[in-house]
Amino acid sequence: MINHHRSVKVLRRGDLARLTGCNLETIRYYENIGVMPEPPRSSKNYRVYDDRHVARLRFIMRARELGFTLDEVRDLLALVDGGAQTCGEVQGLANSHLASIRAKIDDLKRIERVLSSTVAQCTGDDVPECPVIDALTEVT
Amino acid sequence: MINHHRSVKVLRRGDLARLTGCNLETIRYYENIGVMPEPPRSSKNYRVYDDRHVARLRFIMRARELGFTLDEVRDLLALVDGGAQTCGEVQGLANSHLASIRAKIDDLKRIERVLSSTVAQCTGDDVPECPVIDALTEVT
DNA sequence: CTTGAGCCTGTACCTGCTACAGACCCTAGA
DNA sequence: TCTAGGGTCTGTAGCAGGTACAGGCTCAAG
Repeated sequence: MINHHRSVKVLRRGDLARLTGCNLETIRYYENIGVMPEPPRSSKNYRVYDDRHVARLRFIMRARELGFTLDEVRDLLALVDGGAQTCGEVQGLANSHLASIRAKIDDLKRIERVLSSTVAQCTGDDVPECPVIDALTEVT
Repeated sequence: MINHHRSVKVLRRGDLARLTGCNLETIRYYENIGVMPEPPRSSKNYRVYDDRHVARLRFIMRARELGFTLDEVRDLLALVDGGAQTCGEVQGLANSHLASIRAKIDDLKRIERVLSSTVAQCTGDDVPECPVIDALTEVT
């Protein structure tokens, strides 16, 4: 591993936000809930970040983009931090997450079917009769 | 003795909850945020509901099941309450809701594609190398 | 020396509920 | 009649997953 001996620029919270595209306040939030580590502080109590913080935040953000909850992100990070994470363990988490994504898709598709077939019956006219309202008002 | 044999039974909050399947506290919440009207009160300050409240709550619950946000529900109710709602107006709300459902489905499908194709590369073995972790760690 | 930007903390707000505490009220059984 | 148990009332706090202030420090440029 290469240790860069050129002068390392100190990253502050705003720098980290800019480098990752993460919201400034969200970084503090992630620290509070324990997915980002507490960084060292400068003499004036400013948070001081380095490359590893950038990498970790990117990891978190990618996992969030893939729909992992912050709890799941914590699990993934715990595995990675444990150093001895196995492909099997990670695969397990990813698969169960995948299952819940598929369940959500199915839910939304069902909703989409019902709603679109109802809307399809609308005349769209200036009349008070409306199949959508009927469906919502329906006595079943 | 006076009201005892009347056919119109007075509904209290718990009755409304049972009749609709709505959570007891949610009813009060809906009142607070203004999607359920403030009902009259009994002499002992108990909320008193009738059939129209049952119908309204069912309307709200059906709209929620179809994924309408409470803001959208408020809009639908305003149209219905306005008395002069037209099929065109309702159709407009439903269509824009439909568009956001479809957008969510597309999002989730994209996520599902990425994640499932990544997981498919996992060996699932007891080894530390894992395509999922690689994807999350990847320097782009 | 001032001005503006950045950072610090704590806290409130958002959606859509759910749950609890502590006070009343009501009814049935002993 | 008393009492135990339900029900109801209010306000408030909590969940996820952030976002956005206010009020106070600190720092660099002009």
